[in-house]
Amino acid sequence: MGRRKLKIQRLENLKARQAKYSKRKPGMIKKANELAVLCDVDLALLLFSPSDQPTLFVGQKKALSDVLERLSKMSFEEREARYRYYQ
Amino acid sequence: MGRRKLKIQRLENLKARQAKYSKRKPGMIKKANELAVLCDVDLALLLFSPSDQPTLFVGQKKALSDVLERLSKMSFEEREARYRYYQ
DNA sequence: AACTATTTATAAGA
DNA sequence: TTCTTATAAATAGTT
Repeated sequence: MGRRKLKIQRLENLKARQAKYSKRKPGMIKKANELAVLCDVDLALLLFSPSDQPTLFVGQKKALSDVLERLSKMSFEEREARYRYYQ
Repeated sequence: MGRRKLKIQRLENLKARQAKYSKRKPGMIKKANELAVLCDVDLALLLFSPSDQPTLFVGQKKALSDVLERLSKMSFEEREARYRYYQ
């Protein structure tokens, strides 16, 4: 969307990456919140900015610790077995 | 977006929640991938479906274990101190 | 941070 | 779940 179609590939300029991140991050978090609310699901979104500033968004249903512990308490083998991976 | 404006509130009907989840999940993952590629950032998206089926998407830059361990190895106090929370 | 032309996501329906 | 199409929403390029 936007004035032109954008190719989805790494922006080579650091400032361009930072600008793009600043534009898209709020949209991403908004989408995550909408999905969590509409579908009443657990969800966690962890982002590291181009300058490595972390942002964590967690859906409303559970406390932060519930979702994260669900993840962190699984062994690597359990995650391999239970999750579907994209990319 | 869509034929009408949708209120962002919990869909009371389970099948409606499942259908909505099925429609929005691919869009969510696509957005996450685009952000990861364009901005060359680490990112993890963990979703639990209305029937609790987990899905994990992790950006390209790091191995899965890198991102997850960065998260899971932090103590609660460290996370409190380092992250900004939304909602 | 704000402006819009345009692309993209998706609501409703089949 | 998958397809279609009208429409709402996100955002690219620019200032």
